[in-house]
Amino acid sequence: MTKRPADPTNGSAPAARQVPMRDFSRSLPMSLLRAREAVMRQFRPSLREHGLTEQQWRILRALASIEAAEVTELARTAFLLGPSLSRILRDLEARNLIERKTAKADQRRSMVSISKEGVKLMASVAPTSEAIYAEITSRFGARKLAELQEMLGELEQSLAGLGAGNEASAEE
Amino acid sequence: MTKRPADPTNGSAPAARQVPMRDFSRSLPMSLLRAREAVMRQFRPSLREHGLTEQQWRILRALASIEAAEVTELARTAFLLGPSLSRILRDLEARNLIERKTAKADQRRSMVSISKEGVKLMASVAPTSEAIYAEITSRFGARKLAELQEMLGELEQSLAGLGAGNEASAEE
DNA sequence: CGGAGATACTTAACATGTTAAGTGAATGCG
DNA sequence: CGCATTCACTTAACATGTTAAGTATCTCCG
Repeated sequence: MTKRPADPTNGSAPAARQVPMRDFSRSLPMSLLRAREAVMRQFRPSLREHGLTEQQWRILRALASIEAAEVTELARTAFLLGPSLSRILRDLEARNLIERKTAKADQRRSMVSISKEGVKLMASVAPTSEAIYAEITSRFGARKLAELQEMLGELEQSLAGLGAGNEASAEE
Repeated sequence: MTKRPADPTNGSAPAARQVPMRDFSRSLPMSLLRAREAVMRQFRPSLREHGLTEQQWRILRALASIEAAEVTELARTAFLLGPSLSRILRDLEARNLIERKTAKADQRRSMVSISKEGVKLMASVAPTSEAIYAEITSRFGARKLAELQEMLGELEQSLAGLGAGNEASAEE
């Protein structure tokens, strides 16, 4: 077992010496991926016991906090792409955890809300979930956690409107 | 439209008032997810133009830096689960971007290495990729970037060996 | 030597990520 | 009004994430 802790200086890696590139394992995307995985690993078992995936849980939480919402709004809140959300809502509806009804004013839109059962399920998961979050906060440090989230927000901000690319040129 | 900026006190939301929970959108997993997505959004178009997904690119980079590796080692380096890696290697091999040969000493293991074509493809992608990384570094700030990665690493460390749970008790 | 148990992968099955296309309902404009 | 556009979703298709099984090897101990 022993985990083998990343091995910094890597020693070897003789051939393929052309494109240096940052040590791959230290790239920003990898750092973010690993950090997130380390966090999620804590929550998944508990969610799983309640028959929920991470994304389903995100949707329930989002719905519990905004009462009812259109699909598009929900996608933005839960940070899911439309197609994923569409599938998940279909399943959650089949399990009676959410309810859906098309808006009268605009037949295209549908309002989604959490059901009584959904609320009940959330109530049964929330305590454990909160406890885990508290443990994480305690281990990492509340202050550092706040700082980290601050930086993550800034990173997001600094990249906003970059990938859009064709913001006002080339019409493809 | 108007975005509706999170709305702290949430005003409404009369029902479901039981479990407060942190404002969902500010949870650590969400912060990490959004930050990572903001970053990856920059790279995906370029990778896509070269017919590569994010994961395939991770594997090629990993292979380029370690010459040859067993599947398990590669999985650890590229931070992919075995099953994902298995599928991706099958595809990359079919595209002649990697090569595989079973180890003589242990028929179970197979050594994977990047092919000449693979190296060529990497060379064609790397410049753009590096340019994007440089732009991100410049926008966010090199120093802050280093700090952020430092914190992410610490977060990972502080959670290491927590999720393992049954470390030395309950045999399920 | 032989077979139980551990290893290193690979398959399978189901859920989501990601992009493109499809569908039905609103809108805008001539 | 008529119809091309735009909208809000949903489907489709392919790739990966995630957990559980399956397969061939290898190890080790009796």
